[in-house]
Amino acid sequence: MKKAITEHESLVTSSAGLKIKTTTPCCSKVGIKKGPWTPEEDELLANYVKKEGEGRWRTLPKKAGLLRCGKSCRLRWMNYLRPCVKRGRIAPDEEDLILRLHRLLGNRWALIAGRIPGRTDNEIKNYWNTHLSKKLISQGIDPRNHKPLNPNPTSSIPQHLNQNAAPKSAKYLEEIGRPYRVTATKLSQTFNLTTDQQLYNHDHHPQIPAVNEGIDNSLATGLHSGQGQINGEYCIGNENEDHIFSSFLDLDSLINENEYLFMNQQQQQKIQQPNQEPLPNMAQVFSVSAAQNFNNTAFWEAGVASIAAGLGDEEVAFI
DNA sequence: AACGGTGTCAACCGCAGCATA
DNA sequence: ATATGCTGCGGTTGACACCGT
Repeated sequence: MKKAITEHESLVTSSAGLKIKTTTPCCSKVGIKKGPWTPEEDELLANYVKKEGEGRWRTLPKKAGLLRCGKSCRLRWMNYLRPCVKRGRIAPDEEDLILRLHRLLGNRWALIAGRIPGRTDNEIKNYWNTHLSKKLISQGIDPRNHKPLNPNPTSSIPQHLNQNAAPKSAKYLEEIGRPYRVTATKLSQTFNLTTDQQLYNHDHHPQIPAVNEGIDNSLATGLHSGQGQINGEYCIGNENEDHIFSSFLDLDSLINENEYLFMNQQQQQKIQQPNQEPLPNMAQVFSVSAAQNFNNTAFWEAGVASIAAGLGDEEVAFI
């Protein structure tokens, strides 16, 4: 499909007579101000948004009496002027949460920020780039994938089946002898939480019934150290590889939406099959699992992975 | 005091997804 | 089905602060 010419693009004719699409920055128009915001501008913007609400950013500057582009106004409001924006240093528990979420979600700063009250995606991204990535590197960990920077060269896994190869399925992982903790494809599809042996595998709304069925007690016990507390850790699979990872914060503080986490309406509709009951939302899933004293940390991880899958990633979070 | 290197972070840019006509 | 406009996201930039020499 031919890409449309956007608001910031224009067609110019080259010396050879060819039409060339050029990009014009939104703030390059004459009379549009760039650079740091003044207190006066902040006041104008804040007053306008408080009165009229967020949105309609394109027309906002003119109405608010600002010589800024809409994008700039939105950014200023979202990252600085919003009342809920938290100021000050990132606390150690916030840092810990950023690390854990990044391990699952990668550079999805907006998603990560959505789980850390008062922090913006820009702030988290900056903090990651200036602090955390360097910290991980100094610890010998690759900040992109949270794996050791110098993997053990004596690994028994053949080169063509190494960890960098994209895992194709649980079966694939079993084949190469690489234990795994969580698998999650689309929410509408099979939802697995497994290791060397399969804990459960259902094709229809598998999450809740699975809690009651066929879970290996010893394994569940092994998993069950976090209980939703910070700093709990568990390990699945072979001991030779990096299989220890921390559990997550208390779910009640993290999961309180009534929608599928992180999904907009359209994405939720996409995953629903016709003539099928609505999928249980993650909060319900987690509540049930927590109530039944099962390892809710694992569910949280699976949930995040599953959501990432719902957002378009395939085979995410084989950790 | 002057200078250069480094760190921090607000802001900008380009792009993609979504809604709507 | 396609075009268009708006919004939000992630990568990058650049101004400023800080520090060591």
